[in-house]
Amino acid sequence: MKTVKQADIIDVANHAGVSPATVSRSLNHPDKVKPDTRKRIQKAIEETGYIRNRAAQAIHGRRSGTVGLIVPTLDNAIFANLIQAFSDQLHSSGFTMLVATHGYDLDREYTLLRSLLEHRVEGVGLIGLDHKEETYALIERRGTPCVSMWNYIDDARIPCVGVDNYQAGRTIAKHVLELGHKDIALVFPEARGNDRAQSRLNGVVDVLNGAHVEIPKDRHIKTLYSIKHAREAATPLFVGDYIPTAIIAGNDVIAQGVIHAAHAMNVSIPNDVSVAGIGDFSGSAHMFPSLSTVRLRPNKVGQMAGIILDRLINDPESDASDHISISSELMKRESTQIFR
Amino acid sequence: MKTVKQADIIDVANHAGVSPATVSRSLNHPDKVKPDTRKRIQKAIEETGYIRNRAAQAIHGRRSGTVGLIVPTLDNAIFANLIQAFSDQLHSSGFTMLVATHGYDLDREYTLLRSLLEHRVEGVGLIGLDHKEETYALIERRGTPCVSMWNYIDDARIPCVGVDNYQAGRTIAKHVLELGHKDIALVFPEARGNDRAQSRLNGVVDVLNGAHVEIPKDRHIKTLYSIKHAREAATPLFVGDYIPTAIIAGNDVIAQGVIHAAHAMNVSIPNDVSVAGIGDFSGSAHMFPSLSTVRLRPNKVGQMAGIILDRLINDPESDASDHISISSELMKRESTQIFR
DNA sequence: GTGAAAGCGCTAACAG
DNA sequence: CTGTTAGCGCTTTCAC
Repeated sequence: MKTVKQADIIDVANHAGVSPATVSRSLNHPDKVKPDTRKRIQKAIEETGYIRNRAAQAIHGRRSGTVGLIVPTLDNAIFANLIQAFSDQLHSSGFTMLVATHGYDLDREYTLLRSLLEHRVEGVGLIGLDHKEETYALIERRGTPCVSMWNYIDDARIPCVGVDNYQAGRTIAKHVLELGHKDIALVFPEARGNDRAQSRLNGVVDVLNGAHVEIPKDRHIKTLYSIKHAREAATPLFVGDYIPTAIIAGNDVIAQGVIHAAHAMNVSIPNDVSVAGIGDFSGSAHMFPSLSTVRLRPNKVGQMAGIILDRLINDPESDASDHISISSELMKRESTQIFR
Repeated sequence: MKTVKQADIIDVANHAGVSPATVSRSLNHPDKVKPDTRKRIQKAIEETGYIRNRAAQAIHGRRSGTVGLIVPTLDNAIFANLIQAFSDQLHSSGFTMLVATHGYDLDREYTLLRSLLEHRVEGVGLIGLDHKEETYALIERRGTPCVSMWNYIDDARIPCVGVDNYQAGRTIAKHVLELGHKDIALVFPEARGNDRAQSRLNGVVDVLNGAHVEIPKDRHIKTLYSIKHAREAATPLFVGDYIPTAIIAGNDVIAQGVIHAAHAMNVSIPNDVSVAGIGDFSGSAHMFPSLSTVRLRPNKVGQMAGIILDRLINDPESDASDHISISSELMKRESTQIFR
């Protein structure tokens, strides 16, 4: 695999005329080595092109300096922001991040967790709270510091920092209701196996039902997570006379699809139909019309999760039962208006 | 860090009543162990909750099972697709991916490379070909398998698989020219320190100049990579009578900003002005109007890069001078039309 | 302040 | 087929 024999700590030691132990010390406890010696060692390191071997360090029960992150997919604006913030936060604490994706396959998630543990990650970040029993059991058995991101649930089994999706659902539903709409349609992703979508949907439905607004089956559209699918799925809503006055989408991408469908069918947003999303994705504020939605602040979630995981790792005594909810906020914009 | 003492290979061996070596064999060369013994060992592994220690394996010169990926940022739809495909491909070859982000800071990139090498990644994926001399030197000195993604250049110093951004620029410029436009404006990101943007711009300008179309300074707008900024930056183009008949944007996100700006200024796309992007991002086909652009196929790039890196790692003899250009393709859609 | 020596968890010969 | 032995590259006592 490597073409050249790589320098090891002994090469460096010989080069500097000291013992390997001194080189090791110079690297790990610089203050315990005479400045002069240290300088000589530093020079030898540069000349030999030596790079420390973390594996050899890790074997001494020392820290691996890695944390694992398991996400459904990278290819998704939802998580990009979150992951970036999580990564930044952990990097500033000196960790390198091992990332694995499972493509929404929870069996695979378990396998990946094992694989990450083989690499002796010092902590793990997960998305959501929907995991296999084996996954939870493995984490608990090993006592691996762990934090779940994105979804917030009161009685979550592991520390979680997330958005309160249920609350977000309630918020946007209330907003639509307050504008006077009663003929409301829902365009949501399949909720099974996706606790975020399920929570949002529950929030929306609870508020609507609480106001005695029922959603007929044919106005509860299911779609995939893509503008294209959402556009196609929503098109039937704009056919004929039985057109809703407002549409709540499960997220902003879907809302965008809905808006495109409306435009294509010559339905004006918001004059004919109000459209609301959830998420406030990048771009939602600058679409045309700009999208009324709920801001979820994924970067805050990622950052906070990073902080918590860092604390869990470095202070094992600390309370491992954080359940942090990052507040969300209604962003009232152009795509919704009062029902006349 | 860990609350409980974790089982090691010796615990498993005792538990199964065999020697550590047999456990190791059972894990690494299952065929060399009697099925019966193997089963007993498997049981012992489950009962003790043993998880292999990759660090201890890696120390034997064995493979670490990791590859590193250094990207400017995760928080960007451009790379999400690419990374996902790269990750998938490598995963299918049994690698776990270490990801680090440098936020467009090339000094940091070098540091991250070192850190990844400390973890003894077996190969490295980089974005673009703009790197510090030290970065290149380190890779060469170590003989670390390496592949650069996204940008394609004939004489690149390391294997690269990418989009030919120059060609993409040429393609879209030709398209606009063929539609009969001469009053053309450009809205591009700052090209310095961003070789992708620079290549695209060069391609566009070369074609335009070749057809004796000059772009006045005030029609070459610079913007940041965001719908919001692009919208604001492009707005002046639609003020007054001196309005271009076509606008070429450095990428689809910027094009989207331009279209929003036009809508807001009551300029019709494509009737008043044609707008073209580069990239064919998810959503571009389903916007309204759908966006004429050049499809870059980042997933192909990521996949191919994964294949090449895998080959470089597993077959050191193989030629390490691939320079693969993933073909791009003009996507003619609604946002551009013939100049009348 | 520095070196010698033991050993971390595991694997690869080498015997048996 | 399985156990014994000798390290891998490094860190950490324990002496000097």
